[in-house]
Amino acid sequence: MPKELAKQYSPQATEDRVYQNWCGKGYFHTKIDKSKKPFTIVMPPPNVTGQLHMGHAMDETWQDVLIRYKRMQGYAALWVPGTDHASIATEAKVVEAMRKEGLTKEMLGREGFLERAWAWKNTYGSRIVSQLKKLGSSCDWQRERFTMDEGCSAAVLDVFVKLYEQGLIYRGNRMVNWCPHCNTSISDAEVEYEEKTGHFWHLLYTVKETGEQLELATTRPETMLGDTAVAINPEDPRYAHLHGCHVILPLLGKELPIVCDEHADMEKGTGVVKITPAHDPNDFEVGNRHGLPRVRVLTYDGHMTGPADKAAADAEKAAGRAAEGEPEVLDCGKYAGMTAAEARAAIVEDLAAIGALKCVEDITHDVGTCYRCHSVIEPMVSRQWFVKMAPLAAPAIEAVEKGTIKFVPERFTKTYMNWMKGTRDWCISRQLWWGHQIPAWYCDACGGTVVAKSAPTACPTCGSTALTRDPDTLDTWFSSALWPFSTLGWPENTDDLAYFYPTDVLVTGYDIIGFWVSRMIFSGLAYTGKAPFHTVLIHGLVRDAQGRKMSKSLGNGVDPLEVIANYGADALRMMLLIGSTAGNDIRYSDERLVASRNFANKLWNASRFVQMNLPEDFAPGLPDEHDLDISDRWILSRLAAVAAEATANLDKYELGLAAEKVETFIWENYCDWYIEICKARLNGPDAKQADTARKVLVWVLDKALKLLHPFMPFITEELWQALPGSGETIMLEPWPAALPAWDDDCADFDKVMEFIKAVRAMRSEMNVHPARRTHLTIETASPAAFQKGAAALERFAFATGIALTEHYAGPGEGVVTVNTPHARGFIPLLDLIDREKELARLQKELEKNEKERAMFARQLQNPNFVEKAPAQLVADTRAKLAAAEDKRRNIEQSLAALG
RNA sequence: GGACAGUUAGCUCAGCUGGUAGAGCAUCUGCUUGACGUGCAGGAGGUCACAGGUUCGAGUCCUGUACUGUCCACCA
Repeated sequence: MPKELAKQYSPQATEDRVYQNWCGKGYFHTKIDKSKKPFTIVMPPPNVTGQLHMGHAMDETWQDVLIRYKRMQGYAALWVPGTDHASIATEAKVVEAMRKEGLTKEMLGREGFLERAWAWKNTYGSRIVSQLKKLGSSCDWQRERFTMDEGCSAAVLDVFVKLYEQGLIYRGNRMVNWCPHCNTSISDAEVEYEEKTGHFWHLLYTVKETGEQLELATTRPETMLGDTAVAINPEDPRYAHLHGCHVILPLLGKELPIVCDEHADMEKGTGVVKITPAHDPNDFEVGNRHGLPRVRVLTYDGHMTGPADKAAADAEKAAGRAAEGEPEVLDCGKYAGMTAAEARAAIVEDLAAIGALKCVEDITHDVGTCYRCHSVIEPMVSRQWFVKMAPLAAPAIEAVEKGTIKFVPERFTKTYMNWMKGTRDWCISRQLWWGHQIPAWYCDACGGTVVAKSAPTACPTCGSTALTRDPDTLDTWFSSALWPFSTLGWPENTDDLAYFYPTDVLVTGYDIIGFWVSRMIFSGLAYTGKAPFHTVLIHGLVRDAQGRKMSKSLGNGVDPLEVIANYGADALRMMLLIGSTAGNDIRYSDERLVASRNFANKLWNASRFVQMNLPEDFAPGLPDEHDLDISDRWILSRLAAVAAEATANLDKYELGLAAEKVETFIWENYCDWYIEICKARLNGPDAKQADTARKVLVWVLDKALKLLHPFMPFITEELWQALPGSGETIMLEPWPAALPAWDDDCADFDKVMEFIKAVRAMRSEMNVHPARRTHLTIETASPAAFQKGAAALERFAFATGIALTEHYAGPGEGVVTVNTPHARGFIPLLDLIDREKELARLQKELEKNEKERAMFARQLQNPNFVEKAPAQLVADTRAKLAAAEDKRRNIEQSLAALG
């Protein structure tokens, strides 16, 4: 903090400097310390080529609050940062950049392409990291990891080989979601459904045995070339006579069986379904149940198959390299080489020409699209690697059922369970180059498969040395699933792993519970034998000011870096925290940002005020108890209370509530009351009083800054270091706990404050200028409290002098009365005010009082309440009723005095 | 189709185990009070979506309805 203090706080002049100092001093680096308990968070790794967005800001802020809080509580708090290689996303960007230079992957070859991809990663990987630092994240950058670094890659290899050996990873021909644009398979979780308009083409297939025409509908007529059956429901009376019959497939003239299968829904359409096992997930299942052949009619880049495709597939099969269940490939004849869309038009036209098209119906339906490029997904039978989920899911379900892992808020347990229980085998191979290449080699001679951590020298089956490595890479989430332990050194048995693992809290958004959280849980249990964390803390999405999801396509994203540049990271963090609850979305709000910035400024100026009032030789410390006046005891007690509350909130992951309470304490209690009270004492004649006030001012500010530090790290550090007696960094200071409190004095001062507010309200309503001060007589049953608060009363109730009495018997003439539950005030300023207005004011107070009084009376008149409610509550209510009745008498007297 | 949320002041949202409704912003009225006008003091503004139920007592618990949103599944 500079010597000459500006009137306004400048985050721009502070934040980067403070952050660099933290990094330089190594405060973020967490060492193994057996005398401390570990507290570990692994950062959900942002995409290495991504740009910081509000979602990251939210994620990082919550994690940083927890880490800073725990660090101050004395834990060895470790926050492991890192980035994700994001296979599809990164590869797509690199390919796009190459395309602009007229280059393709094939032109560069695998090696050349990967070189470019790594260069890309090195450029943009540092960008996201430097952006994360702007938020104030106190991660241990010395432990920064990347999903494709040496250690993480070793972990991936280890898991793949182990799972393969255990039979939990297999290669097979199964239905996958194929993106013809990205040219790769994607997992079920990566398919997004979008509503699109389309058509139902109603086709007519002739029954061979009876000659009748069966009507069926399809949304993808081009796949009819791959039909290998027609299904009806076994219970359907309309088609009972067709059991065991056949249809003739139009255009190809092929004979197909009519099979009975539950999949055919009698309620839908005509109840007849064409079965295309190679190009529809349901039909694939039907095909399996009835042993139907699979006929592939689409190439992997979305064209109709032709003679070359058929020849290639046949050659594979002849060489013995085709896996079990490999589909036949059809030579689509005149349609070969057409895109799916072209083939659709041609086939529909041809069907119409031969009278096999009954009609076309317009429909809207949800179509699966690629989450990356939004191309329509072609379901396709394809040879891929899969993880067998059932054996892995069982313990992962149990861990959450038994409470080993808890979700906050709890309702997301259900989301997790639905996902875990419903999940099918996980397709993990991707036809991409950027990622972990699958450690499988195929023998060119005998077709055998070798899975190993390093390239085998010869085929163990036939001894051939001609081996070809599987060109595919693994799903990005395969390595992310290992993140909580691969980042700590697993599969090596490192000291870090032993000390910091399992981690504690995983903080993330609800949108990736299925993608990521569930996979980390089953992976952690399966490979390390331990749940990777005990708590999953879910935060919501940051929406735009209109409540819409921020997205690139809408262009409504707010750039956190711009916000930080304008308002500071502390303000952004507070905006994201206050008013947010676990699991609930939050709206971006300029107003709340301004409010947070204003709070930072308020705090800055409060500190500035304290600084200005400290002598050179100031000795900090809490004064002797008997030197404390009532306002000191009050602020100290309030501090103790807010510290305890904020701690309780943080322990329950109620970050927003904790932040809000600390802010309110600083602003309303410390600034608006305590500092104002101290002004008179600091400038008064009593040196001892002034010194006490200074000591308490500093002591409370010190604690308040610490309580605020996890939420607003930058400004608290800056201000704390300027306090006399402070140490190197607030980051490593102990979290305020077990603070002294004086409950009775605190309650007494609350009565005084209540009275002051009533006087101010009266004067404000009567438009009495502050400069107009008067004598004040107070009638109260607790004169001691008001005696102790006399100084505050004089200053804030604008009194020139105070008289305390238990029974006021003074003149009613010209006196305005103020009534509170614990006192009446008599103020001689009737000459200054409007008598009619004062009458109206009192009348209004009387009405308000009457409402209160009636409510308490109603409760107490209810015998059930008196009988069944807790005795303490009944007693409290009686007291309140009595107070309300007293107050009514007082107001009535005041009215009477006015005449 | 299944599941889960939300519905509280003009706006955006808090409100933990049930006990006289809160904040920020906006609005209105005062205030050049020697930290801060990014401020201070004060006011106005709410039958807590609707209908039942449990309870002495419901914004808070239960059931149902409506609307909004999200996720999952499916749509031949």
